[in-house]
Amino acid sequence: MAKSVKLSHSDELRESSRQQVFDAIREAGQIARIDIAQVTRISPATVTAITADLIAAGLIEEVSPDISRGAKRGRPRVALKIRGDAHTIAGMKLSHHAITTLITDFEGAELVCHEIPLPGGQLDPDALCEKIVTALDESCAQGGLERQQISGLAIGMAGVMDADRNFVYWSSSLNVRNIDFGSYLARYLSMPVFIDNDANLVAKAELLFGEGDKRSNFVVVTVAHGVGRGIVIDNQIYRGARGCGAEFGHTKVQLEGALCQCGQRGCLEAYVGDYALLREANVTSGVERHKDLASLYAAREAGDIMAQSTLDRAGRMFAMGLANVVNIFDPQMILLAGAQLAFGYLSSDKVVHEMRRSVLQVDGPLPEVRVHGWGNKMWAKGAAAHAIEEISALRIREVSGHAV
Amino acid sequence: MAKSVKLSHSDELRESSRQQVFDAIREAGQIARIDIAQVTRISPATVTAITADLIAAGLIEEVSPDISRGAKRGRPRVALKIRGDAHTIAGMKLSHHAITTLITDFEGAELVCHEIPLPGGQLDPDALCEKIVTALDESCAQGGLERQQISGLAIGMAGVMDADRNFVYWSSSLNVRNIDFGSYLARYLSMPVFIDNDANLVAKAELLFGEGDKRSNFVVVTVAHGVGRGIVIDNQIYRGARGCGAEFGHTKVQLEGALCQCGQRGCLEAYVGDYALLREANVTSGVERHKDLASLYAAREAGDIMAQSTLDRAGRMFAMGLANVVNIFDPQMILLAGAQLAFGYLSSDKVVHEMRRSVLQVDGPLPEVRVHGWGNKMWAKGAAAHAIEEISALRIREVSGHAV
DNA sequence: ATTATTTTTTTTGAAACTCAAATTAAATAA
DNA sequence: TTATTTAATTTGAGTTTCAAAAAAAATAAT
Repeated sequence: MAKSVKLSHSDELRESSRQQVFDAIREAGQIARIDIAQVTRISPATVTAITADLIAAGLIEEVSPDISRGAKRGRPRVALKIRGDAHTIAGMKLSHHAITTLITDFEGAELVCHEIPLPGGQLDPDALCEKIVTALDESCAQGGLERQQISGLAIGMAGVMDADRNFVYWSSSLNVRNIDFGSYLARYLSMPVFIDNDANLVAKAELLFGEGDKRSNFVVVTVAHGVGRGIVIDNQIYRGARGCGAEFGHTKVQLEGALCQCGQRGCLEAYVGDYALLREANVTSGVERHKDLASLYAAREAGDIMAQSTLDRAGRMFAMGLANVVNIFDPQMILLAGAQLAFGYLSSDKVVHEMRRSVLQVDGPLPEVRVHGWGNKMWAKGAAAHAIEEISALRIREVSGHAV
Repeated sequence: MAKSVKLSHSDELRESSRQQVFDAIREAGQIARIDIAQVTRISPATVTAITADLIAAGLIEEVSPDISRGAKRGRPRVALKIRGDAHTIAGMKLSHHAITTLITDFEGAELVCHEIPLPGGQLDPDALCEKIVTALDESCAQGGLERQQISGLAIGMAGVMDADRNFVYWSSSLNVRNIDFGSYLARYLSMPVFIDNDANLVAKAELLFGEGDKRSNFVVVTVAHGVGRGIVIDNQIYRGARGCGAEFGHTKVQLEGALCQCGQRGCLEAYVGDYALLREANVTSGVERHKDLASLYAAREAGDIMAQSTLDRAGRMFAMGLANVVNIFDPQMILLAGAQLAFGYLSSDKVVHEMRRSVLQVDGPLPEVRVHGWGNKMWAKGAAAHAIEEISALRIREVSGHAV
């Protein structure tokens, strides 16, 4: 159980310097104290003090020599890195037919990857908890671990939920709404558990493990059974007024348009969701020609006009939805994530081009579009990233002042 | 000229306690130290120290007795308030045909309100600067003030600009794009000048002077010649990746829809902007039946089917645009601002109802919709609010430690 | 080898901030 | 008058942070 920590006034308000230093180390992978000082604009003296605390707490460690980039003369810089052994973390992605579990060390390095099937559809909370426990225990067994060794577990699922309270308003994995799923799970597991929307977890993964230029304002759009969205503002996940109440899949792209599962008309999801595509393809044909997207996609490739038309319209609608996000938000990047993207009809150059065409050209760069056709494993890694961040924050807060 | 202030590491990162205390006082209007401590969760001891500094700096003052709400016994609380005399502030709203100037004291109380005409259309930067100087000088004269007494001037205009750099990407008031208008103005005026998008200024006004329940996450939608938007997240204005690059008026509400001034199709503005409405009404009639919105609106009231249809469609499109904002953002409130709203076709119950109907119902409250049919004066007040906030921040940073 | 130079890291001492606890101030109730 | 209550201030200590000085650990020069 997490030690109760008294927060002083200022600790609540901002990221502590300790957290900043820790984040700088994680972002860099390996970094010398002098560079931490430069990056964070904290004085070298303070960096020395803070890193000493973090080392004493076992959260980071020195790597004896240094990476090349020091100077030719002078005292060699000693790089620091996150201590992978510090904690063992589990991340889970609940999808329609499976629970994918990834156990990682504190650096995010994969230790175990494991998957169990789910019956599909929405489950009873108790049944889902049991499945989660099974998934965790089997994963631990596979890695030769005890459940007690796991410092924290993060679970990502589709739906609308308040991550701060582990409260699920609605999820495609649960057959009840408005459930305090965190308390539910607490009856099955004693470790800290964190629940979040899967799109937000993709955003977390990008923030923690993302390669290349880091963006501080970006939008994640997930395409799976539905269409979801995560928003990162100033390197933080924006959760809206009610925690995570926004439903990007139900933004309207057509007045009085196609009927959506949600009962409204003209929702983006009613044009690009897999069920919507199959519905149109099959209803129009009169017979059930396509059982899945792969079949529909193959038909398009084979020159089937009807399939082409269906997928093209989906692409145009998707471009319009993305353009609206850009016109409202002005993000630096849009990250498209989801296995469906592998089919390419939503992430083609044509769609991206059409999106850009629909964004009012202000003199400045248009947002970059990145595509991650991530499988379940990478989604689980996003969950692990979330747990790592939460556990880090907990432990760093526990690191007291100069006394050990 | 603003004194150069060296910022320490921590000052940059978060709102200082001094700023918090100051904000608490401004928000409350009048508030005793003990209540400041309660509201800000800063200890009474610290509040005493900080308020002593602020009083010494002349930014706040005691109001001798207190407002009623103290206890019946015990030492009476001494309320504090912003010292109105501390600074004199000017706010300006540049609109199509006029510059409206409002001079206020440091509390935001109006001292002078003044308006000069503009030739209309987009002006040369130098010509606009001269008009601004004229507006300021005439306003000062009207209030018996010297220009030197004005501590800061904020200017609001329609368009896309980066407030941090006083850089204007594009504005309907300027005939050139991508201009460092701040430097331009500096050649004419020596006081600190702040430039921002008008929608953001409405947001600032709501943050500083807004009545009733304060919201920390809300969206301002302005309807004037175009449709603009300001976003407030966590009590701060969100400025997007490039400062303020988003164009809400050009979000798409119809695939391949009506032609917009911007050259694209299906933009919200192409359905609800005044020029768009008049265009449709007149083109459809074949003759120029309506010279302005008032005429069109009157026709609708008189039962003109064509006018009804035009305005109804505008309302439906507007509702769709708002619903998209809600589905993407999940704000607590939407604030509609603009003189056009007085005509009511965009802020009717019907539109609000239709917007709510288009928002996916998650179990939770839907955002409140507030309407401000503000005239130019109130927009100028928003600008003044911006200047007050900026000047406050500057002065508060100058307040040194316990030494005077 | 020895000394000088360079660069990183640590130590030191002081300033700033914040708070809990004690104290003082200023009122009403007894 | 004295007790009680509440607000504001003072005091003293604990943290955090940094600039400047010192120490550490390397290479370059002699």
